[in-house]
Amino acid sequence: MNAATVSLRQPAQARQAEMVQAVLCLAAQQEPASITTTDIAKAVGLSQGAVFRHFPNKQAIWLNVAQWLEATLLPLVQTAAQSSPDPLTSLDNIFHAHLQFVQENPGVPRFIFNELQRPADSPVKQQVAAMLQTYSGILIRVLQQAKTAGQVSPSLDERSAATLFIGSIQGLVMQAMLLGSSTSIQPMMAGVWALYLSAIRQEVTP
Amino acid sequence: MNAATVSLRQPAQARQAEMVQAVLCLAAQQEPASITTTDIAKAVGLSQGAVFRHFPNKQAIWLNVAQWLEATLLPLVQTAAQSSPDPLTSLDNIFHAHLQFVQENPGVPRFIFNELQRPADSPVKQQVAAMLQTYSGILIRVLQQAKTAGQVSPSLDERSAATLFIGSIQGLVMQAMLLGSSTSIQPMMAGVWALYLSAIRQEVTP
DNA sequence: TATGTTAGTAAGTACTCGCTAACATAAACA
DNA sequence: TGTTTATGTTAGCGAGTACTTACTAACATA
Repeated sequence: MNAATVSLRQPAQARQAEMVQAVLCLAAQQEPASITTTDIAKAVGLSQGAVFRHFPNKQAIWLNVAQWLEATLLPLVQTAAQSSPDPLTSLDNIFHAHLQFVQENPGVPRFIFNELQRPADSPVKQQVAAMLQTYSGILIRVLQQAKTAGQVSPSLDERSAATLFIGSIQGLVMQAMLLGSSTSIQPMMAGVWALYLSAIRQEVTP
Repeated sequence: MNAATVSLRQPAQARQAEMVQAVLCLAAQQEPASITTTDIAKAVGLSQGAVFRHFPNKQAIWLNVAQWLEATLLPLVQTAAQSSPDPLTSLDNIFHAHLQFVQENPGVPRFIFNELQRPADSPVKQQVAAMLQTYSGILIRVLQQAKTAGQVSPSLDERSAATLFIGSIQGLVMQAMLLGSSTSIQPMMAGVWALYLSAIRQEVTP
């Protein structure tokens, strides 16, 4: 982030974290696929060669970003999932926590979108996919709790409900990417969430 | 597509169309940002230099893909939107027409995702964004018709409903990208659509 | 049959990419 | 304090990129 302010010659771990943040910062402004090691070096105020003192190759940087993402987003979701005895309130908290996280880290959704279209055997994609699977699992568990509590339709398909949950967030994020970073997704949020709630509350079997 | 089968020396227009299809075909297999002019040339069975006989530069190819997309997807949606006197049935038809189109052209969502993260001033992104705006407009009109017909909640916010509609499709597409091209999104479709229907039918104002 | 146009090739341009090796120096430590 | 080690710079590589140029074969038509 703040290249010149921090002194030269920092410990490796600090530099690594700095570069991971730099990637996310750059991803908020340009397409992640076009971020070069030179870009990253400039962002942290080093020469391009210095990048490879801290990472064996470029892929390792991206893998580190994915790991940071998992270590940051999942605890956020986990905490929100257990934030209330009322499962629907917990779900609400997950929704808003996720959207707040995305707004504070605009590079994240672009990073994820980018990784998901990689060939299947890419380790970075596998890391991201695994995280999203865990996320989905958390959602399904909360939805099951809501069902046993009688808060949602007894015929609710939790997997579909989890897909729609993630889709509703994606729809909002896409809207934001369409209109540019200038516009906030704040006004849309309430409307979409209200719709999702009534979807799972009174589901009609097909 | 089929490089060797078609004879050499085709008219310019046919070649352009061939290359547009080649891009979409390649986008189904690799990330669109990594598609090179050499890749395209190989796919249509020409030399790399020949690509620039038909397009002034690479960006023009991508713009052509975006235009093909608009000229193909929007009529599909328009037709579905007017397919029934019953607005909700029309909406259903849009949903399934879109998903069928995506399944038949797996490169399309990846192309769109890729373009949306470009800097705002890119003409290709503007083209794609404009198409999605038109799409959203069509959805909102059908939702308004459903409201006057008394088929959905009178307090429904059409813009949020349109966002959730697109989000629900995106959620399904993302699921497919996660699990790889092997898995179909067919089984999930019905569940998600049922959820969306009950969302707009009985909306509860926040 | 001669001539201009169109659609192709092959080789080359200038440039950027990820990555490396040789050298420098600040910080940590015996 | 002198040595070592970790963190940096500089210069350069090989491979690939979009795009250009000089040239050629096929086709249409006067």
